[in-house]
Amino acid sequence: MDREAAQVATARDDLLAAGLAVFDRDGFEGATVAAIRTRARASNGSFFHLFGSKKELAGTLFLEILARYHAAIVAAVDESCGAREGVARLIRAHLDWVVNSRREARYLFEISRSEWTEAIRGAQRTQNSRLAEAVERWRAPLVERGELLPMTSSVFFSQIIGPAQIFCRAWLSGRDRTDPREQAEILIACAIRAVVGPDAIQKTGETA
Amino acid sequence: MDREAAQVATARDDLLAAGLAVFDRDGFEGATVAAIRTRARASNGSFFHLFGSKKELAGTLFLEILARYHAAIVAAVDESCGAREGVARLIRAHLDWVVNSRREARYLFEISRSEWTEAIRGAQRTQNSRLAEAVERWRAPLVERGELLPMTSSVFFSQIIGPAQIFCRAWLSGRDRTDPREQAEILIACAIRAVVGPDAIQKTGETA
DNA sequence: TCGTTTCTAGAGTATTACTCTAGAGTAGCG
DNA sequence: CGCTACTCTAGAGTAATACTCTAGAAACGA
Repeated sequence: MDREAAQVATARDDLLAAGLAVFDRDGFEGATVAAIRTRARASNGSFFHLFGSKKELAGTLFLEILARYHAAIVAAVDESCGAREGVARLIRAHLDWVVNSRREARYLFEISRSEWTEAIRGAQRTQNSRLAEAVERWRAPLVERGELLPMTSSVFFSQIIGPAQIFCRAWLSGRDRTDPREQAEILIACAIRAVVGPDAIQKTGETA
Repeated sequence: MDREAAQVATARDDLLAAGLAVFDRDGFEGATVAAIRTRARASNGSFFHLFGSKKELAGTLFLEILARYHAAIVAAVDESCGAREGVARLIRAHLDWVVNSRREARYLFEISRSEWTEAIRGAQRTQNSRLAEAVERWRAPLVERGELLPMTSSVFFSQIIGPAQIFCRAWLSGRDRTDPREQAEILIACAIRAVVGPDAIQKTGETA
């Protein structure tokens, strides 16, 4: 049973890995299930037995990669981080993950489409709120203490991720070749001004 | 010649409009050229004469819509705008355009893909830099005067558009149903802290 | 009226996502 | 070992669809 399950898991995982590789190379519509099958050495029957369709494989892959991304972000902050430190770490975590997991990031932010994510919308929402909760455990006390300005969780995220994402998307699409991490310092500085309270700012105000 | 050109133009435009409608309804891969043709009442031959492929139509449409979007943004600021005023107008212009031109925005930000934008990468870059130039004409003097903090044009854009775009994308994809314009005030407040210099801030500092 | 060019028409083709039927491997149970 | 039930593998077959091809209509200049 274990061995069988393991075999099933690897067949599945092989297909998922192959899917990621082929999607990255050819895009979603350019990727043929034949190419994915071949790369994973799986038969047509196996493919459609394990995944009902190309979209279903894509959706599964999406959730898996989203989980890895969230894990990377969550790992960036812990209760001991101050406001400025935490903001800096979140932004660096995002930039680092995108650059170091280029294929995965490209898949999440460029290739995946809301149309075929609809089927897994629920799971996605669950994962999103789990991420939000985790970050809130770090953020809420700081808001209490006035070190972070009060705003909703989603607005906070938009301030941290939004600007960085502009550079990440440009880089992922090939529109811009410069490493988005080069913007880390300026992005952090801006984000700190945007979300960190005056109290915390006074503590270690900008020095030239 | 004029009349002929006009007819060609309408056939072309009919197909582009039909393409936008069908792409919005079915997504890029869900959209069949048969559906687009039918809607535009054009024959198969006409379609492939006017556009070499489905992707080429998509690319043309992309550039056209990008131009409209840029026009809306450029129109938001003029030389008379102060720092805070200009930042607020840019953000509102973006949010308004996305909500009022939902289909077009969905196309630009959700449906279009870098893979088939590659063919028109050059034109896209040209348009982007034209937008950047236009906004720089407003921004540069304010940076000179210290009303806006010094940063590259692209970082400035990332601060203005990035956070708003998080909400716009969530709304466009249907992930979030709340109107992104509801976030306008808080987004503007954050952006002002991020990019407006202390001089300008003192002038009309935050009041509760 | 003729020649040239541009556009329209729609039948034909190749590709590809997906279906279907058959059978191999494995576990449980006596 | 044999029987049953089940999961997974195999690959031939099918329907859909992006695109090609050949022929002709329309516009236009001479």
